[in-house]
Amino acid sequence: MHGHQTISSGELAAQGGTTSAQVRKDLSFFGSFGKRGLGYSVSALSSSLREILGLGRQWNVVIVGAGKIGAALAQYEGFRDRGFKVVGVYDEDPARVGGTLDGVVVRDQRELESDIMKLKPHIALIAVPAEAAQTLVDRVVKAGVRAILNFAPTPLTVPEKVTLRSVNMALELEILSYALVNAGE
Amino acid sequence: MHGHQTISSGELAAQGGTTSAQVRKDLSFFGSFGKRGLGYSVSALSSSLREILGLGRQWNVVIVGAGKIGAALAQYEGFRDRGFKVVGVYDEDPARVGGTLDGVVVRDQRELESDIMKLKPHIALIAVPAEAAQTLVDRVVKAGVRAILNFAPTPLTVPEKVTLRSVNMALELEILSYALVNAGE
DNA sequence: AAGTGTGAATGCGTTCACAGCA
DNA sequence: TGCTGTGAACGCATTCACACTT
Repeated sequence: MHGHQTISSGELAAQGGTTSAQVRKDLSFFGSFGKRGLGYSVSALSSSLREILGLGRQWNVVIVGAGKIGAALAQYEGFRDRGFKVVGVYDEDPARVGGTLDGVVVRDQRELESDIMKLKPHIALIAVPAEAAQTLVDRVVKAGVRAILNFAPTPLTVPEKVTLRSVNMALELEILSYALVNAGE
Repeated sequence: MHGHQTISSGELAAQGGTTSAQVRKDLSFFGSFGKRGLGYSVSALSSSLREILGLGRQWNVVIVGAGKIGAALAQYEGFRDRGFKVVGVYDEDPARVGGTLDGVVVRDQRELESDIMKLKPHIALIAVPAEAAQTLVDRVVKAGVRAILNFAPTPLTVPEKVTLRSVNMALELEILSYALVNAGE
């Protein structure tokens, strides 16, 4: 794998934990990058995908909520490595406002709208309790954010032009517990 | 909604952000709980579902990795509320071993196997760097854990009898960035 | 010979639509 | 009449299989 100029769909599949047919189908959705009998040029494929997925650019992110989850997100290195930069963290609790999380100062949630207008972040991460989530989503959407990643364990609604994805850790655990209960069948 | 003895699939759908047909189909998978023309008895449905999903019981959980994500998980109230109890947190870094996270002492990763044999946790949460994840999964599986929730951004393999689910936050952000790049089409 | 790209077959979850029961 | 429970239709993603290219 090291030093290969070229890589086959089968090798990519093994790395990604999927099948060769899947890899070819997925790539063909974006275009035709491979050579028959040979495989894909590693460098050409890599740069094409970076381009297509928008990973070349830097994406500015604001985190709403500086509790346990918000703090973990602010300090997660995986984001920075992939071009996601945390430009703001917000909380409503005065005890948290003014503190710093990995170099970013926690700001008052009342500044949210004006900061979003100014910083124009591309993505907002919602890390507040379930009850507060919809209200805050509405606020960041109204201020201009078009992409939201929700960590609150509640379904949210957004206008059609806004992209919303949700991560629900408690639900994942419940699915596991269901699998455990029904293991012997 | 408050004080209702009974609730229709349409009302449940609105709360859950889905459709009435979806709700009826999902519930019918487990059995037949509703009354035609009336809806579902809130209390009966609630207790049946708790039973079926295994939410009545307590599930013991170990967290492998006491870094940023492991710490956030250890302190996440959402788990305790739903019957998931953190019975152990493990790390290999001596600087972290012996510290406490929300009342649970961080133990040496070398104790992992013997503790699992003793505590018999139902679920393991993997919160270590991608490179170490597969090794640790293999270790907890070998020690007897049957359900794993993975937070490391890498595909993992487990034996068939083990249930594995993965949460990949960086991937979620990349999907959002792709949506943003292709917004105007 | 090796391995892509893609129509066709398959599987699965979601939506539709309605018969039947309270 | 109201709303469930469920077969049938549908849509979409995954898998198969093979003609075609280098």
